[in-house]
Amino acid sequence: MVRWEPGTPERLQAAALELFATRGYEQTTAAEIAQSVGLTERTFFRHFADKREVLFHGQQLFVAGFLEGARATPGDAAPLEVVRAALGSAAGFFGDERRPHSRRRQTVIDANPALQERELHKMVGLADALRDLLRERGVAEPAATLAARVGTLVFEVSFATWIAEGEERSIDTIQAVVFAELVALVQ
Amino acid sequence: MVRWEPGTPERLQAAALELFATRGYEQTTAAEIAQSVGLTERTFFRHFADKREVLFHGQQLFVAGFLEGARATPGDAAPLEVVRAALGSAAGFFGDERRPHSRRRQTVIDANPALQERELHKMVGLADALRDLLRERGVAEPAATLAARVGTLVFEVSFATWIAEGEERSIDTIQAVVFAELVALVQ
DNA sequence: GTCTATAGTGCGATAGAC
DNA sequence: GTCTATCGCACTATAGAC
Repeated sequence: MVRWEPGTPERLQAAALELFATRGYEQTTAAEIAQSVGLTERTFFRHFADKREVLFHGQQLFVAGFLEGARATPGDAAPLEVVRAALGSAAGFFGDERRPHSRRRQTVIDANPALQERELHKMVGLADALRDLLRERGVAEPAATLAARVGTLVFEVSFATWIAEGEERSIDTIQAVVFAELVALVQ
Repeated sequence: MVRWEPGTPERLQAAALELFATRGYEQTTAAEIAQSVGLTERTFFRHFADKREVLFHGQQLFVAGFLEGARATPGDAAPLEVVRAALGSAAGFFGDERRPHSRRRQTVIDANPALQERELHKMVGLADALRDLLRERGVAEPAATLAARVGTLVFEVSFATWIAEGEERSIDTIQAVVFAELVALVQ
């Protein structure tokens, strides 16, 4: 018999999503989340800097994929090609088996402004990382920031479409459409 | 003799900016801000939904200008022309006399993640309003969302440039440059 | 205006893993 | 013995309810 179950953050996250979805984010206390997996409030805050963070644990894989895709392009690729590669790589993270979970999670986030703020901040953090990568490759400002933010914009819009009710296309397919729309728009 | 001074939110905002700038955001309590203008903590929270909001009071003028500029375009204007008009109109709000204050305020925001989150959320709220306006004019998705978000993106990048140390160009001029960079990027 | 719940922090104690 | 996850307790500030 082990004293501590492994994967504490993951268990807390699953419990939090379940409680937020049923009771609502504000109606759920950190202590309740912790109790539901046999831990104390203090332990919850040892794993997460604040209550919102519990829903964003595990996003490193997506972020890493996004940036890895960008890095995999030739050093002299045009900024928008780097962005396209990042998007393609990120799409690998959102396979169709993940769609139900993404929908459930997003429903919770969409119902609470505090969670939306955190999500936006994470997305801009990702854009900042991509911007830095572009800068290192010699892309000047404001092009580096613009390209990076356009990348996360296309992702955000595509992701929202992907989890929309009744949508069945892959996120890959949707991203291509959204990207094309953006190019058509800016003429 | 008046019972209370007028412009309570404005006085609270000025006091808050001063305290945040000197002591730091987290090291300043809502009670201290209120006290510094002779009010109680309870009064502070009567005027602002939360502590962060004190720094965003007064942005309605900017938002209204942004949307008014968009609305002033012909009903059949291309989405990007509507966006351009919104930007031009918003620029009227940021005259050069406002630059020192904007710099001071942004320094405070940049020093605190919680304030950055709120700022991003406000900007997306503005993009959502512009998106709705475009939709009413018959612009389909995802074009409406993309155009609106591109508008706030150009504004954000331009504003950051405008308040950069040593920068002296008007925000109008900077916006034109940033917009041109974006168009050049997306080819 | 007062009262209260919750978020979040700091620090020390505990106890299993190594 | 060290390391690390957890717990327990005291405490402050935010924010909402009454």
